[in-house]
Amino acid sequence: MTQTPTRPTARRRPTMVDVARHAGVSLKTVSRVVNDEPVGQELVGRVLAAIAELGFRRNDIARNLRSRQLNATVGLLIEEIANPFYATIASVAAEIAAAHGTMLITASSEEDPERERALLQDFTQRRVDGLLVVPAGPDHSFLRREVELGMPVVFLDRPPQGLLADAVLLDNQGGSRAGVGALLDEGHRRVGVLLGAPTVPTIRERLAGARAALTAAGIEHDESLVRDRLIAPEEAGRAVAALLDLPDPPTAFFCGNNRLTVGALQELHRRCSDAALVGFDDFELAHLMPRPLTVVGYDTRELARIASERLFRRIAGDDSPPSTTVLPTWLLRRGLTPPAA
Amino acid sequence: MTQTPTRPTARRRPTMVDVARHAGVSLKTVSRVVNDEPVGQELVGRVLAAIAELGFRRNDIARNLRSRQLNATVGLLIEEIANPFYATIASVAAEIAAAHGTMLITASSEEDPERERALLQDFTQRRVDGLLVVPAGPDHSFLRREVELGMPVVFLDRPPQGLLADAVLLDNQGGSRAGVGALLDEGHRRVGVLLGAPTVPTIRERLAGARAALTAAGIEHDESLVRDRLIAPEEAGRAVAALLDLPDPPTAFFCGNNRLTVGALQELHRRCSDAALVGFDDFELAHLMPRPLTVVGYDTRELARIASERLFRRIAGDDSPPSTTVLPTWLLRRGLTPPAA
DNA sequence: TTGAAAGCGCTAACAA
DNA sequence: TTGTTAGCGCTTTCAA
Repeated sequence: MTQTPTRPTARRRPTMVDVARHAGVSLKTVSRVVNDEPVGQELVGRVLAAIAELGFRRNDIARNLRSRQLNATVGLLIEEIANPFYATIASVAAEIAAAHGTMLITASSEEDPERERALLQDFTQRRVDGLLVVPAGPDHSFLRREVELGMPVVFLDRPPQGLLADAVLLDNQGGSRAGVGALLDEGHRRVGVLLGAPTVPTIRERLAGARAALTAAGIEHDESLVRDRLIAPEEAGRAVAALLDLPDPPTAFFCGNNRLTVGALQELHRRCSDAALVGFDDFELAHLMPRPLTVVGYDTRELARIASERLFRRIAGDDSPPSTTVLPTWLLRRGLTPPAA
Repeated sequence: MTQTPTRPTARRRPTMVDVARHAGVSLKTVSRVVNDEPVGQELVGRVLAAIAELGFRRNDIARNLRSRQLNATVGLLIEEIANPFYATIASVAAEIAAAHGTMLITASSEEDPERERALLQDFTQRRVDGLLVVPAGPDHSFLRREVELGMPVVFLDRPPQGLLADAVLLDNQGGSRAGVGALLDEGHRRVGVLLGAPTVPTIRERLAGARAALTAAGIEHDESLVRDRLIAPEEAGRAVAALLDLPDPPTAFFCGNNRLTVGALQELHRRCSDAALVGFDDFELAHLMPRPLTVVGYDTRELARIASERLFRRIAGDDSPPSTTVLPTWLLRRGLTPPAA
C-alpha cells in the first residue's frame, strides 16, 4: 500500500453515526440492525429507512479491524494471469474461496523474484487470511516469520525453497519421461529438448525425466540438443529453427511447457517440417492443430482444488505438519509420427 | 464479508505498541520509522531491530482506516476468469493498477445478475477505490447511489443499463456486419447465425450487424437460421448439427463469440463439413486451425487499457461528464471458402 | 431490548 | 527530533 493522495471529489460517506442521528437511535442500534441482531420492530424500520436514504454501506475495513475476525480475503500469487494454466488456477481458487465466503486477490509476479517478494509482503500487510503461491524466486525463507506468526501458506506447482510449508505438485519427472519415451518408442533417436529457466525445480525435474527416458533407451545424451532458458513462444520457434539447421538435426522435439509447444509448432508448420512433437501441458485446441498433438496432461483444476481446500483447512485451524502432495501426469496420445525414412 | 470465526491458531501479531515497548521508544517513533519519516540514527536502529525481532508488519487495514487515504485497491468484475478474453482484461488491468501502486481484486459473476450485485456490494463494503465492470445483469441502477457518493465506475465491453457512467465498448455491429458481409461476398446465401443471450446489448448489436449485412445484400432474413441463448461450446456444436440437418441447410456460419466458434468448428470438423465459418473474437491459435479461420478481431488489451486508465483518472479526481468510447473492430481474413457447387 | 463507553492498530494534530 | 492525545468506523463489554 503505497502513499496515495485522498481523492478530492469523494464526499464523506455516511457512517453508522450519521445513520443513528438520522434515525434518532443510538449507534449500537444501527450496528445491531446491520448485523441482524434482535432489535424492536419499529426501530428496525427507522434505521432501515435512514440507511436507504443516506446510501449507507457498512465499512468492512473498520468492522474487521475491531472484530478481529478473519478478513475474508486470501491472496493468490501466480506468474501471469494471461496464461491459461494460471487462469484456470485462479478460476478454481476463486470458486472455492467464494464457497468459503471469501474473496481472492490475485497478483502476477511475472517470474520476477523481487516482485514476488514485494507482492507477498503487500498481501501480508493487507492481513489476508492465507496465501496460495506459485513461487517464482529461488528462496522463500523471507516468509518463515509470517508462517510462524500463523499465516497459512500453500504452494502450488512448484515447491517452496528455504521454507517448510504445504505444497501440491505435479509428477513432472514421470510426465516428461513418458513424453520422451513415446518419441523413442516411435523410433526417434535424436530428440530436441526445449525448456524454460533451469532455476525452477519443476523445469529441472522435467529435464531429468527426459534424460531418464533417453538413458533407459540406451541413447547417449547429446547436450547440444537441449535448449533452456526459453520463455516466449518465439524463442522456442527460434530454438527449433537452430536445431533443425544443425548438420545432424533432431527428428523429434519435446517441449517443457505449453507456450514453448505452441512456438515450436508454429516454426515446424512454417517450415512444413514433419519432425515429431510432444509437449508438456495440454491445451484446449491441441486436437485441432495441423497435426493432432500428443501431450503430457494433468488435471489443473484438481491441482488448484486440492491446494485451495488445504489452505481453507489451515485457515480453519488445522495445524498438522506441512505435507506435500504429488499429482499424477499422463500421456495424451493424439498421433505421433516416426522419423522420416 | 460474511461472519467467519477467528482462527484459533493465530497468535496475536505484534503491533506498533509492541515494537515501541521492545525498542524503548514511543509509538509514534515506530510509526515514523515505518513510514520513512525523519528519526534520529540511533532510534531508527533500535526500532528496526525490534521490528525484525518481532516480525512486525504494518497493518494496512488500520493504517487505511485512520489515514482516510485511498485503499490502493480496485475491483474488477468479469464473467469468468478462465475465458482468455477476460483473462487478458484482468492481466492489463492488474498491470496498470500496479503502475498506480494499487492491487486488483477480481471476481467472476458467471453471468448471474444476483451474484454480480452481491459481488459489487462486497467491493463497495471493502471500500475499493474504483470499479471496473463487465456487466452481466440487465440493470445497474443499484449502483447509482455509490456513484453519487463518489465511487468511480467504468464499464467495459457492455454498456451500463439504468445508470450513467463511463463505458469503453467495441463496435459490435460494424464487426459482425463485416463478418457476415465477407461470407455474402463469397457467394453464400444461407448463413447460420449462432449467438449468446439476447438480453446482453452486445449480442443484440452483433445480431443487428448480421441482419444489416443480409439486408444490404438483398437477402431476406430467415429467422430459422438464427440460434441464440447459446452459452457452452457444445451448445454451438449441437446448433450447427441441427442447422446442417435442415432440408435446406446453411452453407456458412457466423458465430457471435470465440467459444461458440470453437464449438461450431469442432462439429464441422467432426462431420468433415466444408461449410464456411466466420467468428466474432480472435483467438491465439486461429491461424493453426484445420482451416485458417477468418474472424472479427479487435484489441482486447487496448479495451482494458483505456478503461483502466480512465478509472485511474477518475480516482485522481477527474469529474468531467461520463463518456463512452467505442473501439473499432476489423476483419481478419485468413481464408474463406465459397459455397459448395 | 437499548445505550454508553472503551478500544481494534494505526495516523493526524499538536505540544514539548 | 520526539512524544502525547485524539480519533478513523466499527464491534465489544457492560450497564440500564
